[in-house]
Amino acid sequence: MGDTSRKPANARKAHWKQNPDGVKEDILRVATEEFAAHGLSGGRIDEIARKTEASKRMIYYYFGDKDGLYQAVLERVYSTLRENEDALKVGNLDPVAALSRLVEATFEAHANTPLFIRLVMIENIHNAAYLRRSEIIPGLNRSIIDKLDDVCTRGKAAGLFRANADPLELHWLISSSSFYNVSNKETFSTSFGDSLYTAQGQARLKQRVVDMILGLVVIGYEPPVGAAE
Amino acid sequence: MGDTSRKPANARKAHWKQNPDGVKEDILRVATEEFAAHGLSGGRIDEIARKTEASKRMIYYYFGDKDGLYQAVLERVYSTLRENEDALKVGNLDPVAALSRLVEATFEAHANTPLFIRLVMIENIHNAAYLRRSEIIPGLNRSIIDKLDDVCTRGKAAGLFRANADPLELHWLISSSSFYNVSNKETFSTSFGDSLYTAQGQARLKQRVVDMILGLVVIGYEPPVGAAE
DNA sequence: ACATAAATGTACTAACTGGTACATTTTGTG
DNA sequence: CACAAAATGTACCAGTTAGTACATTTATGT
Repeated sequence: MGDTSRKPANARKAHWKQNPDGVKEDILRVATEEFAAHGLSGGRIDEIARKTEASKRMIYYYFGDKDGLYQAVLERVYSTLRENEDALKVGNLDPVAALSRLVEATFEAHANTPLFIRLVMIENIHNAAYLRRSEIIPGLNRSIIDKLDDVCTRGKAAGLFRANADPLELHWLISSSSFYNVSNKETFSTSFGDSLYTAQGQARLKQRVVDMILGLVVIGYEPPVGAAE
Repeated sequence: MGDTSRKPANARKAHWKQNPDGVKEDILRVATEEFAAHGLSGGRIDEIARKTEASKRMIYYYFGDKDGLYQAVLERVYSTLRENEDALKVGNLDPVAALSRLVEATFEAHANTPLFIRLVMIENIHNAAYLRRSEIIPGLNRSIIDKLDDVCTRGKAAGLFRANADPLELHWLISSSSFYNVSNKETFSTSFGDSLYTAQGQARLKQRVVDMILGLVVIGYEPPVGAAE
């Protein structure tokens, strides 16, 4: 343990500065990737320890056990997603444009957060046991429903939307396609080719989902005639 | 072993009759439940051995290793599903009724095969690595596309369907809602309540999906006015 | 019947993996 | 500065789990 004459390879931790929040965040970042890639049972604590700046010891120090770490990862990604949803503003658009925008934004948001999608898939495999146990998550996803509710109210008041348009149903319908688009990409491509997963294919699919939702909600909606196909 | 004076508790295997196919099938049945419940990494060979009539020894004898067993499970459920799809006949219905029936049947088929859904979810977590490796699965899912293609052709010929209706896109759109309905039931219910997962909720959702698809494809389609809601 | 192959039972092991014991360093406080 | 508390490093362990070695029983072809 005396003075090492040779160059200290691990110089960055020669004399370390404590930074609990940074350590926690770094662990969560690595753990998110690990669990998203391999699931809860497939994720390896040793692997997370290897990839993080911290050590295995610190994982247990801050998160207790593997389940605790997974739960923290889950709550973190859900919270991040809420922030993204909150950032979307469509109150200034007319109802049809607002709904169209909400669908597009949801479709794109899912496509841009594959780690979140994978964690939700994994959580569903566990029958949402950890999500249910969470104290911060219930009521977290209120924002998107409120937005849809506002748009529906305005659309109905303007005589543009069908009377049976329901915010929760709409959210489910929009989410289903947006989620499946990411979650089942690999099996779908394997079975049916990847023509829907090229850039053009994705653009077409997004437009189809918009057309479907608007066709369901907007009275007399006529989808735009697709350009060259 | 000599004559046991006491009642043979394990009478069924006192002198066993060989039945390789039955043994294989029994192992696959148990393994399907195990992997569907806990995933590939979470599934336990010892647990499968415990629940099957056969033994751990036989699992390795017939399937080589854990991956081989998982692969066999996957191919088996995909094959079973193909048979179900083949059984559905809509050639005698007019295009609109046929499409409507295909959507309903797909929605119901997904709802009735939760084990299959879970295995596909798990396979997607593995980036479809085992599905890709399979020699029997590619081209297996041709049947449903052919049916949609036939319906689209007939619908367009009759001037009822839009010209840009595409069988593969339609299959994707129909599957997305049908799959998500099962795959994400737990997380969705946890976040937004289970009103969409009551019997009435499910019936409404199915009707909405039908309306969406028909609205997208059928020229001038008007959804039926919902009853008391 | 007899030889050979297929099918099965039992007991075991080597490696992996989540988790911990114990010592040490840093930081905050009076 | 002394002392407690928070944060971290190192080495280790006990339980689990996929997989196997070896012996045995049943079926099959001639």
